[in-house]
Amino acid sequence: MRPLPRDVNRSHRRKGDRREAILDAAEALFSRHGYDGVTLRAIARRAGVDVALANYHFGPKRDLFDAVLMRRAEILNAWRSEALDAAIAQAAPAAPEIEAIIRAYLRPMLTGDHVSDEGWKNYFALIAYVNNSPEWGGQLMTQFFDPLIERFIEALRLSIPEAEPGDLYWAYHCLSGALTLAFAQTGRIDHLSKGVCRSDDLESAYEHIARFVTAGFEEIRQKAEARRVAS
Amino acid sequence: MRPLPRDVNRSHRRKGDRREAILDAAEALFSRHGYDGVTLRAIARRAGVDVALANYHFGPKRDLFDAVLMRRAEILNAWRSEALDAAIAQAAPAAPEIEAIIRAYLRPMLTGDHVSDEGWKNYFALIAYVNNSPEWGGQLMTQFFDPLIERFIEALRLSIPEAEPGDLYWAYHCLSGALTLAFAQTGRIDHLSKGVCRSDDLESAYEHIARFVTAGFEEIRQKAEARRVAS
DNA sequence: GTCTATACGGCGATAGAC
DNA sequence: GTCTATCGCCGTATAGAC
Repeated sequence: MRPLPRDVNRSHRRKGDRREAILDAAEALFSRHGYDGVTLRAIARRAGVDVALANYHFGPKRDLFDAVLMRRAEILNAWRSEALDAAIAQAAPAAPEIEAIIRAYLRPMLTGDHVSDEGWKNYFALIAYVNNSPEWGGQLMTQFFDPLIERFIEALRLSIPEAEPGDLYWAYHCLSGALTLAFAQTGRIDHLSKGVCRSDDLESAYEHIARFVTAGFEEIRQKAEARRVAS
Repeated sequence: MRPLPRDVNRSHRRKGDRREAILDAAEALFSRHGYDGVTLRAIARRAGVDVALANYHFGPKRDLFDAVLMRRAEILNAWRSEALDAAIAQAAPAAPEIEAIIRAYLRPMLTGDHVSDEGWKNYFALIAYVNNSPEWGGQLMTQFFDPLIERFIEALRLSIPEAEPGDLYWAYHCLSGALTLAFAQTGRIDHLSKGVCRSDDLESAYEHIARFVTAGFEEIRQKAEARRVAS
């Protein structure tokens, strides 16, 4: 029996497939164990490729990490940007409600078909890791996401014009912390609530975080309004 | 010149000093680089002791990590427990205001003499790391802190009796995420706000987080109240 | 260009001698 | 309590197959 020609053996693999497989494996492992908790060998094993292939495609480990982060960043930013545009268009010519802006920010990450996609779930968990990393949180989040965040904060500023300078940034900080903790999927809320809440119920997380955070921003608006009236 | 007797040479070291030095060094490094980002050699080097001493005192690396976490947990829990007791006593026989409970939770971590202490700063950053770790967040936070957290949630439930079952847990989740992101000290808010806000200004973080989070819990109370009236 | 096999220098945690 | 030795795995470079 003659062996099948190589191209038939591998015809189910499209070009670039193994490159993607490495990114998928790296995404899953980095999101769970952090940068230092993952070896290139573990990534290669999971991707079903040789160790050296990761190095061939991406260079050193750190560059692979960046590549993982970059891969979905533009897609996510585009989703959010569109959601913000839609909220602004819907309210025009007035400024959108605070809640509409908050939901435009949260919805692309917490609802939709992709939340059940393993790759996206891992990616969001990776963002949670990076956001809370003292080493990289400042630099990487700024690099990949801040231009968009600034758009959101500007939109909020139009709805809360009298807010004090730092208020909106600290409020965004609270939003960011709550959101990324949800993505970390630690299972803690499951224990704490004795099963009433589930870490993996992102639909539920979406509603609760959206309401909680909206209330926080509304409070800033009311305080600012009260100051304006008093003066 | 005769050498000084050994006990004079070392008299400035109390017994257990090197043990504490190892814990201090581990605390500082783990909080910044995570569990896997730190080697026992780096810890030993920073503590000025031999590599093997850490193993002698604490056993394997993982047990040292637990020891670091445990060392200050009881002190912190006691502070918070006292702050909660004081808030309850002050409001008695009524239930305390939501804001008083929130501030009792936040104040021991964000204000006071110890916030300028390097050791405590590192410890809080370590808690931030653990809280957001998918591997350990659920198990370790539950183990070290949940009994106290349950006291706070019960206190909040007395002030918000009609809250739906999951509401208070998700609200606490938001509080926890915002607080721990502040402790991670990533410097991101500094970039984002172009210097208006500073990651290391915990006094400012305390005020902003306290107000934001109080508003979130108040919103739950108002919603629950509205439901009660409607029925 | 894509991929594998292999090799290398270095550093990791920890056990056992002292 | 301290020092040393051990053994394994680390990231990466390279040579060459397809």
